[in-house]
Amino acid sequence: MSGRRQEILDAALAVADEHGLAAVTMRAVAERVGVTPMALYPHVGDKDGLLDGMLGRLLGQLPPIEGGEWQERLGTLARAMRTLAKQHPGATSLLFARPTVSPDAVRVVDSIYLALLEAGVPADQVPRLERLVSTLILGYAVSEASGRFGSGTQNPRARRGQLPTGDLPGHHELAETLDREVDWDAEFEADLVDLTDLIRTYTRRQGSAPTYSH
Amino acid sequence: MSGRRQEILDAALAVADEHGLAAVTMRAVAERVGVTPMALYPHVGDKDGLLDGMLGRLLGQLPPIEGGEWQERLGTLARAMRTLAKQHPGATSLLFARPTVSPDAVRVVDSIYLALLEAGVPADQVPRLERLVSTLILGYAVSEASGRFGSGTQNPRARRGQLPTGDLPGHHELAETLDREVDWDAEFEADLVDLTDLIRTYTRRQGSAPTYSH
DNA sequence: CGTGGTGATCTACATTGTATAGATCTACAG
DNA sequence: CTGTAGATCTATACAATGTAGATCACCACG
Repeated sequence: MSGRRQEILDAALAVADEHGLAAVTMRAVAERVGVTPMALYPHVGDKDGLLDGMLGRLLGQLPPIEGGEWQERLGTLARAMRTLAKQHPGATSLLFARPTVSPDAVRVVDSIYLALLEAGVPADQVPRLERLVSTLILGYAVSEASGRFGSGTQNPRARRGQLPTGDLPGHHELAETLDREVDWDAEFEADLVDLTDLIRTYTRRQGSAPTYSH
Repeated sequence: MSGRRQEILDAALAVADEHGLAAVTMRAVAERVGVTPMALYPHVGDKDGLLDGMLGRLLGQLPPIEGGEWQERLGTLARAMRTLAKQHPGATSLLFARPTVSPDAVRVVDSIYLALLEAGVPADQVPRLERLVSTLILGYAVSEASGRFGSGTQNPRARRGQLPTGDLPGHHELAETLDREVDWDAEFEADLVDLTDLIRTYTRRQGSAPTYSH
């Protein structure tokens, strides 16, 4: 059943890829499917259902990650997510917009659980570290996709020009570094290394949780 | 000038807080200000301008962070951001939705730069670690605000029920841990500890101002 | 031949953002 | 006081959107 549903969701993703998320209207998606707008409703519920479905379909495109050490699996997953975000930037921005509990999302969470367990992280730290890891990976992907890192739209010099130099001592101190252009692939890899190092921190403290104060 | 603009943006934030971001319509905001919808346009440009303005106003409410060690300043900033996200969950979800380069946002970035520099992070690593830190903090705040962590809406048991148990070995292994309810404040503090530990990894103990060549 | 029932369609409507044009207020020069 | 320029708000209108409600086309099975 519901090969039609996937057809609809793929059409919606295509519209988002080509003309941006704002162009994803019931009418536009319907026209792409070759059908009347009202015909979508039995399959996706309503507009929000359509967006949720798009997100689910997106996560469903993550390849299954298996084999190899846990670091490798985590890295593969993270890179796949980032690639997906690059392919579907519009849909990616939905990731932080609504709570998604699709089966595919749960499967991804589970694979991160497994990686952390295999790394030797004590069970009571695994859920937290999963949220930390996924938040960072998704946040990075969305930031790139949504332009939050401001890669193309505005160069650092212009950004600095927005405020008097005296108010931005950090930017001033880092002037030369900030003027270099960023190798985003390398940055992502470096972040992954930091992440795995962070995880490895927990591999020796079997069973005992660190004490937090707040 | 433009005390009116701030009045409009505050009205928009109030509408978002009370009835959700979707309820932020030109008409609703205008009515709250006591004015006609079209009267907003000279002040905010258009709807997107209104949303950007809301985000700017939000970040502008971050208290200035000064004094103390860099860890303390980072922690204060992160907690303030999280508190703000709790107060304005609707507007918070805008953080990853559009590229914001408001003066207030740049000021926040600068204060993180300063903290990292003071921590002794080499200059060529500072921008990357700033993005890592801010992505994690904002991502966490938005995840809580948008319900991505699924705290209230669906308990872990129900989530696990979505797929056959055999397909979720990680969830199965962590069953008891997952059934406990999460102390989000403590989790956030633990993440901050992990973050500062990660930053300390890059600390230069020789303490001399490095000279960069490239 | 019906006879369901599963989809798609057609029409209609309230709500949204906003273009356009006109009205009203403020401040000051004569 | 009078008039005038500029800024600000209002009134009206319109196209686009999501979606309710009723109707209709098909198609397997008795």
